[in-house]
Amino acid sequence: MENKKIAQYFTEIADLLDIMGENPFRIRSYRNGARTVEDLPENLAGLVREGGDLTRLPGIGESLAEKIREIVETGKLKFLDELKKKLPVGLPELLRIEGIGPKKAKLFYEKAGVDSIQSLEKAAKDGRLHNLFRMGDKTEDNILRAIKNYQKGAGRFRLDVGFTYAGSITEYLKPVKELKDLIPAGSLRRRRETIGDLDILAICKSSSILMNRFVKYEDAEDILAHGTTKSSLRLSNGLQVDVRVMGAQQFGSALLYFTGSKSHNIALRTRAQEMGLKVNEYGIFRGKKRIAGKTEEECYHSLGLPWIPPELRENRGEIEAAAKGKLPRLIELGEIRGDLHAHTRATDGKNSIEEMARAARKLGYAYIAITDHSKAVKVAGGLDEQALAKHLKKIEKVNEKLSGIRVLKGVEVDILGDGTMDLNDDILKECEVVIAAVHYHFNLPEKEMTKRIIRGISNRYVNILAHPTGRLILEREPYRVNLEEVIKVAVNEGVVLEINAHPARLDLNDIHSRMAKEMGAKLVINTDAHAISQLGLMRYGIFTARRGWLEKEDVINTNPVKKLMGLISR
DNA sequence: GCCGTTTTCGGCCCGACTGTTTTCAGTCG
Repeated sequence: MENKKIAQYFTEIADLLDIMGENPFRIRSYRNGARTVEDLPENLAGLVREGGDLTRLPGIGESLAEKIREIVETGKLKFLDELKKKLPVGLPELLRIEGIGPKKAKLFYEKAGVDSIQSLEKAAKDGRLHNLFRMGDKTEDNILRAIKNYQKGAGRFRLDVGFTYAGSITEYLKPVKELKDLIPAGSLRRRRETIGDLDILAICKSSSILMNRFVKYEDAEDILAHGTTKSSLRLSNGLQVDVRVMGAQQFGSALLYFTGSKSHNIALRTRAQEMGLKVNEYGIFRGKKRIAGKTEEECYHSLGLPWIPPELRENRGEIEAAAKGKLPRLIELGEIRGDLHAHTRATDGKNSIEEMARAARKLGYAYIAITDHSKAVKVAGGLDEQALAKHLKKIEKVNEKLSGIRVLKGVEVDILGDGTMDLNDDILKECEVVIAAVHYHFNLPEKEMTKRIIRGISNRYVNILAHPTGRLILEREPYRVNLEEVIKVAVNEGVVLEINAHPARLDLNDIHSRMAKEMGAKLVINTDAHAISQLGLMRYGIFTARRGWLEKEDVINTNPVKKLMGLISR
């Protein structure tokens, strides 16, 4: 039983209780529980089997713990089944429609017989909604539009895509003379791997001028809200963009508010309450008196906390750590000394060894490992033993020719279906950096996949396990593997785990990176560059590492080459 | 339903915008 599934059960319960008009705090407990479960790096099923104390997880009390046990042990949940009997199965989905919450869903169900999105659409078209309580023609229009948008399924966008859109919109708004500052906040500022929408904070004297320009943005398909300080658009690709205008005096509290996450903010506000304070986007208040708000630092200090980096603001223990003075000193891009995963024209890369090396030197790196594919990766023209031997010679030559950069001889060798290596040990031992990776046979059962990878990294010449879960963000699910087991072996064998920096991979992800660190693993951040331009993707790997609470010491390619070689040797 | 360095009971974050109707409930982030 996957954690995700358990989280879904809790969300479903919350939705149903919501529509039934239950106690909102009880509903929130289920939503909080769902989030805790989904964020959890280790498998709950395992925890249940080991008899672990589930109530130690934040937001999980006796009741939810018991339900988790029931789901793990029986695959079902009686409580949820009972709830489902009371309402039509299609009803909770209505909550996914923009502008429809539990109250309207219930109203439509009771007064217009709506029990699914299809029947909602029909009711709106037939004009059966506008005679209901506080509903007019406009409501019906909005619902029909929102259904269309939902069916288009905009969903989430990759972080790099988010940066591109944020850039275009800030460029577009810049000509407004009164504009002082424009900062993309929200999940983009927290560097989440995907963003659901774009939140932009504007510091501007005349809010209406800015708002009026914003809603005329050419790619806007829909104006969702147009107020004096806050407006929202939906772009043609479905991405929602919110702009909030504030004054310079509120900059800190506004940025805090608009960066989120929502649950981080709720936790901060709860803490404030306990201190007799109130937090909103305009500042921090004791009674009517405003005691902070100009900078984020000031806001955190007023709550007895040091400034917390945006990447940590997920309510995953950062507030408690901050209160104890135990925040990590997060790794920074400038601390990276080299890249240990790069391809060349020898296989599917676009540049030569020398071009890659020069580009790495230009970035200020001390080293780069050239790690082309092995023969199993046919589409990339992977190298066999002989071809690799020749390739290694070429790498040596470039290394001799260039000064100021060490070019390391490497390979990205495939872990075959049975866990053996795609190349023999004789050639692997000639390499200074051996990266092992899975590129085929993703569909193995979890046990087999785990065994396969463990067998792969148990080869004494393997130094790094690349993109350990194989996922492609928004495209391909991770393969089924027990990462805890793999990490345990990696720690024992001295194999380094990769954070692949490509914005489509970010693999390990933030949560697993943190788990790996806590289990004592060493990590490396690599770009997997297939062209010199891609060496610059390193920053995405840094974002993920920071979200995983990693420090310089956790990441081996922050070291000079000599120490690095010592760290990867087995 | 969860939680507690005041609390095992009594709280539970906070404000903007919309559509509708004259004062606000619902939704959203």
